[in-house]
Amino acid sequence: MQTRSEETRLKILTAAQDLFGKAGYDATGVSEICAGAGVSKGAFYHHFPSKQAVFSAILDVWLERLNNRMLSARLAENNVPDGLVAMAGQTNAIFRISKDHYALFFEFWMQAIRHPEIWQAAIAPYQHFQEIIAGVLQSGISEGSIDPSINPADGAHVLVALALGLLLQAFFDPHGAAWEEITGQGVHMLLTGISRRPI
Amino acid sequence: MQTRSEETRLKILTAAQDLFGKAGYDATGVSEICAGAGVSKGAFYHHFPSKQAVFSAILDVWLERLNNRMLSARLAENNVPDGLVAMAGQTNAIFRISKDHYALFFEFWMQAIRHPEIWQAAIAPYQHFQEIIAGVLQSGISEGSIDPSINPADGAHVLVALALGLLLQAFFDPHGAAWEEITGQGVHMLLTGISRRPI
Amino acid sequence: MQTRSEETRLKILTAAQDLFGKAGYDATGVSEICAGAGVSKGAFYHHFPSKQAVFSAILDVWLERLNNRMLSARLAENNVPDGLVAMAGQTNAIFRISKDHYALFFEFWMQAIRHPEIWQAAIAPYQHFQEIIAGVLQSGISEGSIDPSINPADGAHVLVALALGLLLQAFFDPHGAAWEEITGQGVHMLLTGISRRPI
Amino acid sequence: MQTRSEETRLKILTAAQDLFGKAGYDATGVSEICAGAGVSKGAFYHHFPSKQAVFSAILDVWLERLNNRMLSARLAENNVPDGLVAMAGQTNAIFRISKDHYALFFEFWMQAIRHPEIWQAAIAPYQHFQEIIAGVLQSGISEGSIDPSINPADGAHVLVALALGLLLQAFFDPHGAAWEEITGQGVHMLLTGISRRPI
DNA sequence: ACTGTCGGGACACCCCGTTATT
DNA sequence: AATAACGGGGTGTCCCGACAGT
Repeated sequence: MQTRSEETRLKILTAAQDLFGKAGYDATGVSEICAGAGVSKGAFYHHFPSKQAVFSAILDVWLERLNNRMLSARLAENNVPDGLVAMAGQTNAIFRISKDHYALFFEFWMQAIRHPEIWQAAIAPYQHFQEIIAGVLQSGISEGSIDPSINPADGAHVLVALALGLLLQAFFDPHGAAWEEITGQGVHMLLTGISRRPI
Repeated sequence: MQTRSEETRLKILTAAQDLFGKAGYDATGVSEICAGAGVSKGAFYHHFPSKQAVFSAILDVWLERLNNRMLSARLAENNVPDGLVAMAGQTNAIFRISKDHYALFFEFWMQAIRHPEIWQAAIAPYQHFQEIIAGVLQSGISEGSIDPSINPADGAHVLVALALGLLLQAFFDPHGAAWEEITGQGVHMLLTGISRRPI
Repeated sequence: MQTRSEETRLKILTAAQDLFGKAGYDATGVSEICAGAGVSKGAFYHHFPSKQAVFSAILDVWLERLNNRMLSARLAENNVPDGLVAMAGQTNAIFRISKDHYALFFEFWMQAIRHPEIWQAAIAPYQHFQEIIAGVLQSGISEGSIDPSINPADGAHVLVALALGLLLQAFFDPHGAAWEEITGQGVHMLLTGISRRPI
Repeated sequence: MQTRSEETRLKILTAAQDLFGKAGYDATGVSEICAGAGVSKGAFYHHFPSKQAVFSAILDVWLERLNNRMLSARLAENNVPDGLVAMAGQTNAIFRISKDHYALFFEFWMQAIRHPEIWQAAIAPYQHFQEIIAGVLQSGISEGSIDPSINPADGAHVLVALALGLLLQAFFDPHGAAWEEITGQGVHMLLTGISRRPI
């Protein structure tokens, strides 16, 4: 039967995800993963050639899930400003995921910085995401709801920065502010501007 | 005048900063630091009780430097919107620091997440910074240059998010965009809004 | 007719022989043998109870082949000194076998030293060989072509030592000398003596 | 004081030599060496960068000792045939060394075969030895005690082969014959020849 | 007969921190 | 103030062998 193998693989992946998130990649030992997954080291190294490979596998499902989310997000728009507000709400959903997964997200970042092959895998969906947002802005310009002097690519970077920065702060200091609300406020500010004076 | 002792301490600190940035805290061994600094392990443990203590020492000088920058930034303002634009320029300065220091910055984050005592040390200047920005916005409201419906604290969070998010992206993908310019654009967007439609 | 089973067994044996020779017994993993033979680990352990058993199996065919060679060598003699020269030529033939097989030969030695049951299996044909040579020398004494003051058993040991020593040197330093020629010279020296002075 | 360090180093070397000889290089674990030497793994890796380095260190003292023996052996000659007989007696001395050291000798061989850098270190004194013997034979030719038709280099190879082969047999089957006596006989045979018939 | 999966136990290497020594 | 030697305990990796499932 093929299912037992897949089951074990999954148990390893799950345990590793937990532990990487909780303690970090370096601080998590293979034996801990094995203990957490309830498998032997032999089984571990049958399914994965190295600890790093487990990490990459986790990353892969993450990135794919992220990609799927983006594709569905794109469809939610009819009027662009409203669409952006809705997407901000999406971002909020991420807040509610457990803290452990957050830390894993950082772990990805760190690894990507240091390991070019991880970086390559991670940069693609990121750029994809940028393009989607830029497309949304372009639609907004076309439909007349977005200021045509805005460069869509730049705008996308700024929007991503906003989301990323809020995520970071929320992660670092979860109880320091009402992050979900602020996210909404942030999008609103960006749409309408905060200045009362022509610049 | 500084004795040889202080000199050794500094060599250790410098070497550690380099290596932590290059390879990460966990991946950097004490012996590597010693080799990099040209001192023996005995000397190392004479000056610092543990590897973690070296890290904290590095963090301290970083945080202090950050604080100083904030204090000086506060003075740059006379008209608030212009002040914000100027501060955005400040952010750009950080781009130009070497990549290695960037990674160190992440290392701080990771450690702060996992070690409460580090978190305590790191959160204080961060909150301080938030308050400064909030104060700036408040001034803007008072002088009539900022929309009075804006909550200064929320606005500060959004501005910090913008800066943080751009820093992150610039770090992760340095050649992916003209980050310095985008920073300026971002502040401009936030000030004037990107929507062409009343919301 | 041989079933597929025998075929698999042979593939394993062949691959193992190669790898043991190339990298040594200890350094060769069962999985490498499996990979080299193109069979699964299950198949391996279906045919052999352990890695050691594979080694023994290889040893067995070697020893048997060795024995056969001896039997045929015995017949080549009519005049004893000429027969010895001819046997030296036989030794030369071994030179031409690939280096990998050489190393395997050493591997046998090592194992024999450490594992009594291997030693038992290896010592028998060796002693058999000694006896054959001793018999040849005895014939030589009988026919008057060999000095009757020679103890045939001792002479056999010396002749074997000569062959073994040359083999060893040839293996260790293949290009250090013209080994094939030296072998012939060696037998000649032993037959006629190298001293020009009565001793 | 420098002595403690050297003492530890020596204890490691001694223990390793024993164990390598007894069980083989691959089968001997670093922890066993440490246990045998009564030192910790930390100490071990302070003195040697790897298990292989320990092996090489042992090899080095062996080779040097071997070289010294050769130099002294060269002086023992006044009449060459007698000198060769005396050197054969020298060889006998090696028989009396413990079996463990023997096995180590093989270990050297095996490693030399597989690791070029070891081979390089081992081949030099071997060639040196060959040259010494060849020199002795040349002297014999000059003084008229050795057959001038003998090529000294070839003769040296044959003599070394004789010694090597006897050593090997003695090692492999210590009680199979009176090896010390046979060694003497062997040299005698080589000097006077075993054939009773002109060839 | 043959496969994939798994178990448990080494392995060499290296780590952080201490202690004797100067 | 600084060093070299040292202590254990851990690391990722891999290996030999077993066994359930074709």
